[in-house]
Amino acid sequence: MPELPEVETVRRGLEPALRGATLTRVEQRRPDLRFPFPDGFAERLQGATVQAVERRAKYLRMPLSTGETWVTHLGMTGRFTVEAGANGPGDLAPPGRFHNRAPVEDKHAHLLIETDGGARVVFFDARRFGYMGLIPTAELDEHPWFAGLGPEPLGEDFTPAHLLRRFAGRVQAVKVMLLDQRIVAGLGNIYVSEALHRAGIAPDTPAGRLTLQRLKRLVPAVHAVLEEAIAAGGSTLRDFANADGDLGYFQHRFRVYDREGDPCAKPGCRGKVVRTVQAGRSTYACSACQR
DNA sequence: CTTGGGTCCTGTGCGC
DNA sequence: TGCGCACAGGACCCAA
Repeated sequence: MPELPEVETVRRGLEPALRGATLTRVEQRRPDLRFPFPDGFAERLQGATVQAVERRAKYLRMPLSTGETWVTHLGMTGRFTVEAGANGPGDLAPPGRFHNRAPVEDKHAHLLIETDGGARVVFFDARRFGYMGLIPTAELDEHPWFAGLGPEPLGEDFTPAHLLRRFAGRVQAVKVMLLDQRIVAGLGNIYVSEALHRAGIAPDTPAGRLTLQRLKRLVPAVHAVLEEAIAAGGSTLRDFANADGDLGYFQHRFRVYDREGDPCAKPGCRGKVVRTVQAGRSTYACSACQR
């Protein structure tokens, strides 16, 4: 799926079209994604005004004027596109349909929305691992999707001391632990491999054996890779595009992910990238400089 | 409690 | 070209 940098890129793409906008028309084309849509989902969105476009971990959260928050998880292949309104605010579609636009024929277009600003926003998801919900805003952080999440990796609570405490006594591999959203919320398979490479830590190291000193290298490595990826507009994998339909380009800067057999990118290192499998997922690491 | 494995779903790319 | 299989960014659930 889109990991944190991709979700953040989508958030930034949606924000101009949706923040402050009223959803004038909502077309829901199937009853479910990964889970059923909430009862009356389209009706509860229609007419609401989006107060903000936020991200928590890999979730998009849009608090509405109705007191509910529209939550979206992109799963593996979820994607939004935004077509800006041609005529600016007030460019309203006639009741019951989208005006001035080609119909969306794509069989994976599951939700279509038009705003009072004339924008059309479409959600696609081929694999339907994504999901959406409507949660009372006042109870958002107590909802099961959010209650157990660890700190944001770019937030002030994500510290070497936090990792030391959460890793204490655990023999699970550090790579697997970093994918656990309860430890830190937003990393996925790509950026965990990239961060461990930058930190010089072998992915199969038992998490509890990492010293504070080594964790003091890991935290800045996570920061750096996420910040660079966000600045690059995320990574374009098979199915990801940002909300404008443009392609991120951070994938060209992967140092280990999907680079099995390549020489290590670290200057002076003579190792090569090896692929292993941990917890059923591919891990990429340098054979020489990650210990 | 931790850990490993299976599961949801579809598309793509590879080897034969 | 065509076919079958492995694999793909996530996260939940269950059994041991």
